[in-house]
Amino acid sequence: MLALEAKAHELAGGPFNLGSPKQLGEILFNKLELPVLKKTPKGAPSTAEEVLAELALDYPLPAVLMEYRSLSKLKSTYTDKLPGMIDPKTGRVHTSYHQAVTATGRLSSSDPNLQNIPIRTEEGRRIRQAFIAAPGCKIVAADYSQIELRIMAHLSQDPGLLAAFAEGLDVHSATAAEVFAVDIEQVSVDQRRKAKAINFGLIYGMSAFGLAKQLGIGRHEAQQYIDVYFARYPGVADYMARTRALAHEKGYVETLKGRRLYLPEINARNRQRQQAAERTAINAPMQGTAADLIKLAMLAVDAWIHSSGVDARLMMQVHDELVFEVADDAVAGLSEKVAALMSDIGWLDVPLVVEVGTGDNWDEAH
DNA sequence: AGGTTAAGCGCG
DNA sequence: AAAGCGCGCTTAACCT
Repeated sequence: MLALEAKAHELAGGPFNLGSPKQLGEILFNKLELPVLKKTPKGAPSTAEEVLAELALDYPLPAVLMEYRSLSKLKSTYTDKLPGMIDPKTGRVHTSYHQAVTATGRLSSSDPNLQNIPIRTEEGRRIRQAFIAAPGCKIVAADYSQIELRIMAHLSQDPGLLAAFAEGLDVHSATAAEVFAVDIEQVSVDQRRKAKAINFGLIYGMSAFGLAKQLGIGRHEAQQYIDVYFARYPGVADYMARTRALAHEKGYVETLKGRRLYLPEINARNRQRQQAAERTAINAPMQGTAADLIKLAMLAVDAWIHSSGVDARLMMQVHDELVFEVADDAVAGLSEKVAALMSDIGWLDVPLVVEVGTGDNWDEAH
């Protein structure tokens, strides 16, 4: 990190505090005269990762800043902090879970937040590797595969999507095959990447503009993808329209188990606020149903652990994942039983697939 | 000294 | 003009 800081100072033509938005903006946009690609809500030139990535194509400093940022995030939030949060009585870090915080019914986690431990980068995974099991035990992680898309299939009752899951297909590949009109075996890496962005975008209520930005393509092309998607999966198109209409009519949306989210701005005069409420209306039933489902799974798993007397403890919940500490000789039995209990929270018209992994640490268990 | 806001970024 | 949902944490900058 020191070397990166020195490199940044050299490229900037003088020392500055890399963590200071004010100083950084001064150097990037005044001194070096890099183009302002995006502004913050308050009007200052944005130095967000997405902007730096774009600028890095033409200038040397942004790439250095990006690497420095990612490393300092890991150091300040996890590497420096977590060891100091070990409880001297237990020798472990203990999070607090909050059951009545989120709008959708998810849990949240704080002090420390153990629901955002790094996993996406190699350096980040080294932090996850520090979460280890007691001697004689293993970590077992069980996560639902594509839970929100499965819920979308159930709620929309779209025949194509239901069939894709019933047949056990890779859903992003199946989507790509439909949208790009190719055999599923012929789907390219790039087509699958695009289909994945479409699928996630649908869950979030994303527009053609957002999809275009995400994929780095034109707005018209993005709109074509969406049009073709809805033509191939008309049940999904209907479901989205019905959900919006119901939200406007009732002023709330519900999960499959009846958890409500009220949307006070769904009929706001301000079009922007109204559209934001519509995106929430699309997302909340899917995110919230997933939350309902894993909570029921947690109850079932807890009941079994206590009634069976198995040497295992449920340690963490990360939205679609349960993490256990399990005695070595109980790992096989617990893995099988947990997968069954989680899969059998079955009120969906699609199979629930659970992926279970084991290891000496949390990273290995994935 | 201590609290709040803005920007940014870690995760699902 | 905005344009992708849900969280919590850190630092800098600003405020009382």
